[in-house]
Amino acid sequence: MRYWLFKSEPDKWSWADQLARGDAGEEWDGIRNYQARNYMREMQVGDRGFFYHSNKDRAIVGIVEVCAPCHPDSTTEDPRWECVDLRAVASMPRPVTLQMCKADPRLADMVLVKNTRLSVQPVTEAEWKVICELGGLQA
DNA sequence: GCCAACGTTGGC
DNA sequence: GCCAACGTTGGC
Repeated sequence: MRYWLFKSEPDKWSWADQLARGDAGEEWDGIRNYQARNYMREMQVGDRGFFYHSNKDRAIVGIVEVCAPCHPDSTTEDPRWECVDLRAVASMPRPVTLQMCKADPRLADMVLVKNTRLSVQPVTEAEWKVICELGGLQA
């Protein structure tokens, strides 16, 4: 199993919105970046990811699971763009802020810290465990 | 609201 | 295939 991180502007699609979908999940549509799309192509059903609020919040607020493999993005006719479906798994007991990630030397190489503009990104197992610990969750 | 970083587009 | 111009993302 691999680990990922998904960014969303809370004004457009928030953790509350994701939670409201429950186990049905939701298409992670609207990605128009090749690197991000390529990562979604690598994903498998059952992979886990962090749900990150950009802009105002700047924090990891929940955990999601890939519940459908990569398929065409229904919000565009352009065949280049594809996406997976995600369902909410758990909320972070304590949100893990970007500031906390930057402050922890174990997370110095995180894509979240190093490449601020990539909206879908891989997370290493070590990073996953550190963030779960910071967020008050069992990894 | 500003701006840095990055990705994309298009002229040559 | 290079690179300038432009657009977008996202932190601050």
